[in-house]
Amino acid sequence: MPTALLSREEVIDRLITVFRQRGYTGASLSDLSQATGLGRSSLYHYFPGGKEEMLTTCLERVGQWLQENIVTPLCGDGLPQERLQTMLITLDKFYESGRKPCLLGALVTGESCQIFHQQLRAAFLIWIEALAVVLREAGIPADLAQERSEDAVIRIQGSLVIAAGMGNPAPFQRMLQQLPSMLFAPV
Amino acid sequence: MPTALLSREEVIDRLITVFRQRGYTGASLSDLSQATGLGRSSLYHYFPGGKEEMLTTCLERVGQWLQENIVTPLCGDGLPQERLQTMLITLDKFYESGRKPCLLGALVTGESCQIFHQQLRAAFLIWIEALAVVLREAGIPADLAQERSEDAVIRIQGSLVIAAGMGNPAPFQRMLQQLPSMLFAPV
DNA sequence: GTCTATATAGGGATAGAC
DNA sequence: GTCTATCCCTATATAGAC
Repeated sequence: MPTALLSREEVIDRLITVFRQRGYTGASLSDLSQATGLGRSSLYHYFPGGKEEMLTTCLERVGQWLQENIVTPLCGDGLPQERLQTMLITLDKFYESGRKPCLLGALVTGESCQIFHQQLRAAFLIWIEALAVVLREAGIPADLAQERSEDAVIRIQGSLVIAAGMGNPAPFQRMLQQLPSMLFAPV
Repeated sequence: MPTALLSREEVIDRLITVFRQRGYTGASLSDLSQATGLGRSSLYHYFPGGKEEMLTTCLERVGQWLQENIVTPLCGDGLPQERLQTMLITLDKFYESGRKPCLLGALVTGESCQIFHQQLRAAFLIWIEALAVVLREAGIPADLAQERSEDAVIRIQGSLVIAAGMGNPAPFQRMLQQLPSMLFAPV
């Protein structure tokens, strides 16, 4: 954004912050405007498709983030256990140890689930598959690796739900600690 | 409601259907009116506090439902394994094998998380504790029983998130199948 | 109790000046 | 690119007739 107050990336990051906290319906243009410091007209200048295009763009960015911060490290070099550990540290930071919600989780309710179905599904698939790669490389049979990877994402999302609902981040933190032994358990 | 078209209980059940699918912000009075067949004025007649009172009432009903359909069976007679099985069958039916969302999960996003915090927290606590009772009676140490019970609810919620996000109920069904062995696993 | 009508606010979105 | 002003719609909520 030319004014150089905020880069386009940072604007999108701030939009994400609003959407993950309030969901699609719950995020008003006023919220979005306030969070970015951009007036309504400016928002429409950058996102002519309005709120829907804003969230679509946010989800594209999330896909990119997943690729860089989850997929690439998981599929990189090093011991499988170490690669997983890297992901857990990234998640712990990103979700602020269970105090911040997940954008994907915030969108599975209501109309957003249908509108953004493709992108939601794609994001979950990419995440699960990246985990499955690591597990297979650790010698776990493909079908079991698939199940465990899906389970891991289930637990991450579920613990964020419980942490938010209970007003206590502990369940998320405990889950993170237990993930390695659960994923790499002897067959 | 006197007209005898719908009992108060059935009205509340229909409100719940809307709230669990759309969330608090996403559920409009038009939606609520249409789902119940009651005009706006009638809704306000029964729930003078408006939408907030409607959802509060729905959450009270959920608490009651939990007590009757989860807590009581879990704390009743019979083998622990059989009691758990009863709950799983109830859940499978209630969530339509992963095709229908959970009201609690739909409320952890946005303002509803704060407004209804007390009731959300209470519902999760009751659920977890009921499971812990069964596990302790099955001879599992109290602290481990607590962890596993929390894990079970985490997995239920998480699998509903993934099922909705992927447009595929299979993760929920698989999770239900695996819950017994996970909960009653040897210490 | 339920209806029609309406008050009032906020939503998303756009137009046009600058 | 950003501003002010505004359009139109829907939202929640209420008033008062029936």
